[in-house]
Amino acid sequence: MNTTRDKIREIAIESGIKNIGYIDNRPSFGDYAIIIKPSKEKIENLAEKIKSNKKAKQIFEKIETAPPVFINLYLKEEYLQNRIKDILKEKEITKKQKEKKKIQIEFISANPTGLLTLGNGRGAFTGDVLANILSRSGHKVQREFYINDAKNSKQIKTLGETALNKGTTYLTPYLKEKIKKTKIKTEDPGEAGYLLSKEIIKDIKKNTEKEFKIKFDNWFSEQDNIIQKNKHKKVYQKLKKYIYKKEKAEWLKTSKYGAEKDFVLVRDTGEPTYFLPDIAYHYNKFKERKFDKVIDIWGADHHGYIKRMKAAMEMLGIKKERLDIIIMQLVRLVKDGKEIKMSKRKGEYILLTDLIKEVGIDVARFFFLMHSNTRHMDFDLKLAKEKSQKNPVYYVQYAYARINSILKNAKNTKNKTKTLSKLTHKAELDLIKELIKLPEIIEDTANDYQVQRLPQYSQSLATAFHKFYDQCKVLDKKREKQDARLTLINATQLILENTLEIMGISQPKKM
RNA sequence: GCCCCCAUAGCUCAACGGAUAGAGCACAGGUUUGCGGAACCUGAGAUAGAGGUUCAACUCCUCUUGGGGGCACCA
Repeated sequence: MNTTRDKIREIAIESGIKNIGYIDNRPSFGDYAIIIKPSKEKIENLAEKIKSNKKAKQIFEKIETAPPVFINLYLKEEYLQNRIKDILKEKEITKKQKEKKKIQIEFISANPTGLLTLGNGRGAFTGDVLANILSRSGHKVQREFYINDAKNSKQIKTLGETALNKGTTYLTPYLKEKIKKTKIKTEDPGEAGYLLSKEIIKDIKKNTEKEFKIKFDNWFSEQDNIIQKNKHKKVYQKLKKYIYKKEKAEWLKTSKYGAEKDFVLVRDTGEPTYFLPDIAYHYNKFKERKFDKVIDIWGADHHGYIKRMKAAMEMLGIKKERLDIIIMQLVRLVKDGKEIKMSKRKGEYILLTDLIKEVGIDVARFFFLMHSNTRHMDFDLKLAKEKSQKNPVYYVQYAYARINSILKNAKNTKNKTKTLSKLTHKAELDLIKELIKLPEIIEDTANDYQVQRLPQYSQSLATAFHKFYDQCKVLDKKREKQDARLTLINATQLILENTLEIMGISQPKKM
């Protein structure tokens, strides 16, 4: 769907304005504003240029200037009314970008040593929604879960030792049960851990799809796809000219490509560190699976790892800009105002599935999405439960249910776009102004990955509808007005549905 | 010690260097014999501190204070 912002940019360019800064879709004055980069030319002159543009005359009611940089634009009623038609032509609202890319987004990728915890929730829902946004931007998107199940890794060995009763480091009630049910015939901890992790992954997969409503396209096993196939050894060869020996270990000269220091690739025991297979994994994404862009979502505890990985990519001839790493700040668990250190070892953590049992998937999703990823989150389950009763997600869903209820009462709900000129009430026009923003929201979010924009938008959309509902009766005696309003709420329902779908939140017809 | 993130209303969160810093909850008051009151309206209330850059700073820079994370031959 074309955006109003695109049209304004087009008009501005046609009018010969060269210093367009950006186009604001939520300005303090007017409906849209062009922000001009400061130049010698007077802003009034620029506004005059726009005013004399033919297309501008069709779209803008009023054009005002606010020096030094603002040109404020007011949309015509007729333009807004006609935009309803554009909306109703679509089923799925998209905002296709010019360049279509093959993108992989890898998220959660939790260790296969236990079920997903509260902390995994942030990255999980952000990743899922981001994938939705990117596919609606016209890209080919793959969701991937990376399974760190290498037999020679410490965590898998430890898991194996636990299973073989040689240690109890990871023993949780869930694990106890799992070990009982899994038949392990080997005495090798690595092998045992690997087998057990396969079983655990099955549970994670089930939870992820059924409870968290996230469907991965690919579950990628490190052991099966990297280690087994010696991909790490192959990538080692490719990196050879950047590797040197020091104190019996082998180091990668990452400091040459922007990292703060060099890192060990192969231990003095001859065993590779985690770093090597991880480089091989990323090499595989770009060079073997041919993704144009790869997005990784990591927890804040991995932030020191970013420069290292990007440095390694540069060494392999992969431009670091092709790898975007989103850092989710950690979630802290709080109880009675005090922090509880989440530790799988001590069993002090909350499972994501427990949270969802308490508050429901819609609230959980909305809650995690609302927060910007750069901020720390304190999580209090008790408070979350209380809050869930008053969660804004219900406010948004209520708008959807309300529309549904009106449509049920109406005798004929077919769209009659010829009557749209009857929509002149302020509340009606304000609602349309919100409706036309969804493709802009999609576009912005595809560019900066700030998914909290969506819950934000869904609320203002619902507010615009509730206000309209309060001020304008849809089922009216005046035939044409009723038809116009029914058409409007059909469009509103469509936009609400799309917004909720992108967030992965259900659209109840009744509440 | 070095590096990264954060500090906005009583609470939980927004704000692409842009205009009068927005919501929700909580609080005070109001709206209903109209399609679902899980709604609508009104009010009170905030940028941690000090400098600087800019026509313009919550946003960028420096310092201070306070929180979180990292700095492994763990993953």
